[in-house]
Amino acid sequence: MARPRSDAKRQAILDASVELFADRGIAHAPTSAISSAARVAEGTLFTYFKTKDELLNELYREMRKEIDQEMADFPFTGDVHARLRFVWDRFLDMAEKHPKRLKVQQHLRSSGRLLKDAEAPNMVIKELLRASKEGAELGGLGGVSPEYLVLMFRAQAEATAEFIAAHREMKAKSREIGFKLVWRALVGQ
Amino acid sequence: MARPRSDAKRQAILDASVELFADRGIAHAPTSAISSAARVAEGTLFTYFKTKDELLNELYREMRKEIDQEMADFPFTGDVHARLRFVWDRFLDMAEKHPKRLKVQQHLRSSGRLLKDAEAPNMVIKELLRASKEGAELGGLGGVSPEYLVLMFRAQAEATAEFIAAHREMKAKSREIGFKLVWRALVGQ
Amino acid sequence: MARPRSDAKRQAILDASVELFADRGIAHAPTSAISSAARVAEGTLFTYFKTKDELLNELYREMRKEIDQEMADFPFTGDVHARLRFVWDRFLDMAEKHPKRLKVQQHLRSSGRLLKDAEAPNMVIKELLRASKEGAELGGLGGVSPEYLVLMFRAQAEATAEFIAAHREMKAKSREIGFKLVWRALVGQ
Amino acid sequence: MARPRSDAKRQAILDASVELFADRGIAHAPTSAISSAARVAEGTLFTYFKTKDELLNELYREMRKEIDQEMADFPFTGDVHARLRFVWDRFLDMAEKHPKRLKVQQHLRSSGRLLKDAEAPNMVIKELLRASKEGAELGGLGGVSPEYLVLMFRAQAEATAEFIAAHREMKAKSREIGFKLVWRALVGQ
DNA sequence: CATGAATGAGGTTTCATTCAT
DNA sequence: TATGAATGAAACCTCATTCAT
Repeated sequence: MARPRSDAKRQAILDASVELFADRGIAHAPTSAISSAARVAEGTLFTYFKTKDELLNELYREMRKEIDQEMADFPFTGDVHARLRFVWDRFLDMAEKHPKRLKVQQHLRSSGRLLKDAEAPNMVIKELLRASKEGAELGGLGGVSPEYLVLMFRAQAEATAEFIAAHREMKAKSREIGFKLVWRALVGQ
Repeated sequence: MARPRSDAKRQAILDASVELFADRGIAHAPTSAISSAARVAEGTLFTYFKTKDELLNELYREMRKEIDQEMADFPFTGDVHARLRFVWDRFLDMAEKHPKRLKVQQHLRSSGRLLKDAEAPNMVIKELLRASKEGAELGGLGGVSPEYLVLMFRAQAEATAEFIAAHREMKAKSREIGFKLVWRALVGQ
Repeated sequence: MARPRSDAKRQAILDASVELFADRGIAHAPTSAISSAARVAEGTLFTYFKTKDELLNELYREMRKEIDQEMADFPFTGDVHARLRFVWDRFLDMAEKHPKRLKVQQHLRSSGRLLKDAEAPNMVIKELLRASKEGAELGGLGGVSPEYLVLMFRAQAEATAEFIAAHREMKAKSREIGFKLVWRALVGQ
Repeated sequence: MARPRSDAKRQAILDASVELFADRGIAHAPTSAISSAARVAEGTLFTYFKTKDELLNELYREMRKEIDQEMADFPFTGDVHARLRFVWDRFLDMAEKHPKRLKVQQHLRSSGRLLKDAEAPNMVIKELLRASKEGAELGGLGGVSPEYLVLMFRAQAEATAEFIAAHREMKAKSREIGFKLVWRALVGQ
């Protein structure tokens, strides 16, 4: 019966947050700047997010949700190579489509302000664990901690995204080379 | 740049900064907290560093300088494997000896507050560029951008340090495996 | 002053106000809390009361109106003792029935936000002035300002109500003793 | 070795608080108004009082301390009448000298923001308890709760102060009459 | 009329930096 | 030079009030 809460406004706030957090860092992006970038009154931000911290967490959750959606047609039954490559490609797709999000995710993760539930491992992580393990066995790395392999995979993917962001012209080649490196590392040859 | 006299005080401030930046993040470590942790008056901090930003930059330079010193006996004439392994080992040595510095370096790098000169490539980077290139040629990756390979090397090393920090008991093994992965990635087999 | 329709809603808002003003004080009872306690939308409050200040004044008037109603069968023709005792008893009855109202009235009076008309002397005050004067003459206090005597009477009654609120078990006795003190003060003996 | 904390500044803040709290009420006296009235920067207030609540409590303690000082030469060995009269006179002296403090004390007490220790009963209260009890026995009120009598005494004194504030010309007379009422109430005759 | 989202002024507090001692 | 009080510009958040639905 009253004016309904607007998804567009909520989204505008989240988008403005990404923009500002990426450019200035979380602590140097005041809520006032966010609301003004989102073309919304200062107080309005707080009807959508009770506190700045809630905004941070919600933003992180939202980004992960989108990643999960991107991964929706994950080839659960494919072979290791196909599965890893799928994640690799989708990850780089996202990084190219939303160049600032990666940085924001890193900022958020290192901010110490995320609630545990926001960081809970999701499907992608679980699949990466499985695939890394299988891959490692192929490569004679049977006893290696899968957590470590996933860390390595993410580090590699992020490094690649970072490089691509700085060298757009080597987009396609870097994506190939990057995966080749990962695959070689894991499986050898 | 006539320095104020007590080097001990200056060092205390830098040490306190590392501690606090690692624990709370740069933006949540007020200069007042730093000075009090360094057992120095609030104003004193500003006789050693004109602004907080100057402190950040100086801290970053200082840490890089120490890394360079650690690398002093770099085996310039060794083979690729030896040279990469040397950097790998020293890097992990430092990470183990000063567990908080790595995090602080990441914070600083992503803070957007470092001056260009503080990030200028140093000897290690240059050597890594050279070694990566040679390694890549061995591995049939002749045309790949050395910058990218260095990025990958650092990502890998940081991931390994992070894993070791969380799993102290796998220290030695992770160091070996980690390097094996890098080497395989680069050279194949 | 065409009133919006639901008297029940209006009353709910007033009741919620008493509750919250007593518990938290006027300034710490936001209109949003009042409306939600009254099970009414935030905006609705403002169709019944144009501003928070109007709510305050209206609430005060309403409470005084009820006191007047309670005093409806005031024994205008009784003797001084009977008249004073009547007011005394009704006042304490009200205080017991609505323990929070007294506090709210004090809050409101000391808030500096009541309009003059809301504080205009009413029947009770007028009768108290008359009775105090008569009583004082009996007690040889002929020239004393009746306003002062009324102030004293109210102070005494409020102190008694406050004491009773904290010591329910001494209800009846305190009421008697209290009046005895007032009567003695006024008339001596 | 640095600029010492200035008692004058601290006092200016407390004085400004009394002024503003009395005139507008606690909640309507922003710390910014207090600091500006005290001719001090906004931040300075917080070097003397960590929070507004601490300021409130400190102000209350300070006022009670001064009352205690005023009561320093309390005639512990005098008779009941002398002791009650002493408190009565000192109380009205203070009220006349600092007309706004009384109101501020009431505001503070009803604010719900005082810590328990700030309200702990002090010497005056203890002596009033003793004297009230003795007086009441003289007046045949043996079993009456001394707490109640003290409440009554304070109510009476505050009513008198309030009346005097509004009618300066009746200062001396009101003081006498007021005490006569109290004494009569307590002792009869 | 009822609803509750939208607004923006204003409140308390923090903090980098300056400056009197 | 060292100290820490002084400063005032933000920062985050609240809340009375308005207004679209």
